[in-house]
Amino acid sequence: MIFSRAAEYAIQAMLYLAKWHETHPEERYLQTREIAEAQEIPYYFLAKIVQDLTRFELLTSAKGPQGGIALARSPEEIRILDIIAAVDSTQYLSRCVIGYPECTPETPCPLHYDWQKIKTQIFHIIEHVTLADLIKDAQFQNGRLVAPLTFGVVSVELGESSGKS
Amino acid sequence: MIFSRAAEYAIQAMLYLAKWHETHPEERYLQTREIAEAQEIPYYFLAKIVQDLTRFELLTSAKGPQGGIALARSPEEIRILDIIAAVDSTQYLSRCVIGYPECTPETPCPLHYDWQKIKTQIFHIIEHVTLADLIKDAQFQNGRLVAPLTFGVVSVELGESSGKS
DNA sequence: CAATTTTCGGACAAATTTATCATAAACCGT
DNA sequence: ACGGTTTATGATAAATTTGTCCGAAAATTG
Repeated sequence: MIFSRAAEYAIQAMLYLAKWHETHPEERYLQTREIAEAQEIPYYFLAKIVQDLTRFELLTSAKGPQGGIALARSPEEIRILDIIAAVDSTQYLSRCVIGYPECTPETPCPLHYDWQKIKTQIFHIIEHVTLADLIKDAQFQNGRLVAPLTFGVVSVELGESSGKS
Repeated sequence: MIFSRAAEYAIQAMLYLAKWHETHPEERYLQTREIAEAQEIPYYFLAKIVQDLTRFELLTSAKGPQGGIALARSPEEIRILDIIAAVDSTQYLSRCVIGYPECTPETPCPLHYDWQKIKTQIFHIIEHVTLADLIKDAQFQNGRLVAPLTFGVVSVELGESSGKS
């Protein structure tokens, strides 16, 4: 588990909003409650997370009827990193894998260089991938976004065959 | 933070033991207290972790004077994965990054394929890297193992120059 | 203006992880 | 056999994360 629950929920909600906005360009706000129910996220917990996201100006909110929340910027301008930074602290990317307090390039822990590669890749993803990238071609299924099956081992034609993972 | 504190401490302690055993082949047991103090790990917490490690037969222990703990197998035969498995659950490698309960190759979350690569690499490391690999050429410094500076950007000759990270 | 709907904020509760303690059990040297 | 030393165990406490609740505050509608 790399991200906290809060971060996972935040990303889920932001994805939901982005995709919904794409298909309902006329409607401005979506209610937190609807997102929570669609994604089976505990409502009150999500409400708290949403507050963080608005404080960090990733969301705008409006009270009252027809109110709700909406992306504060376009999906192209919201990166995973922005979301993580709002709800988690991103210090796990600087923290030593095995917890050495002085794990630096000068006094690296034995796993330092191997792990550096991993961290670099993780950082690359969360820094570059935007909501727009993620909702592209993805579709809702049971309230959650499912990626197009055009990358993996098996693409299209998923009949009775193929094992599960 | 990928691993739990407990897992970090466990790896630290196992590394310490392995290296110490290498340089003191005559002495059988090392005391938990000594490891805790050398690595600044809360003693009682480490003692708990050590119990898990002995239950999983990664360590053997002996009570009484001249007692303590020792590796149950040679460092070549102890992988990071073994240590993690003893103190954490390794389910975070199967868990979806953004927490979708149904994130499978058939209904992958939008980050699934990108993250798959990361997970594969993490698994590859913890599955293949052994204590023997890690202590090789590493040396103690303030009670902690420091890797040889022969990989990184800067090797040897680290005078007044070079920035920190 | 009143009623309704929604977010906001603080306080609280539950669960998990991290850390501490006290005591028992095992061992060793004498 | 005894006293000291060390791990083993179970109980407990503190800290953090996760989840819940309620009473506002703000906005819309009639």
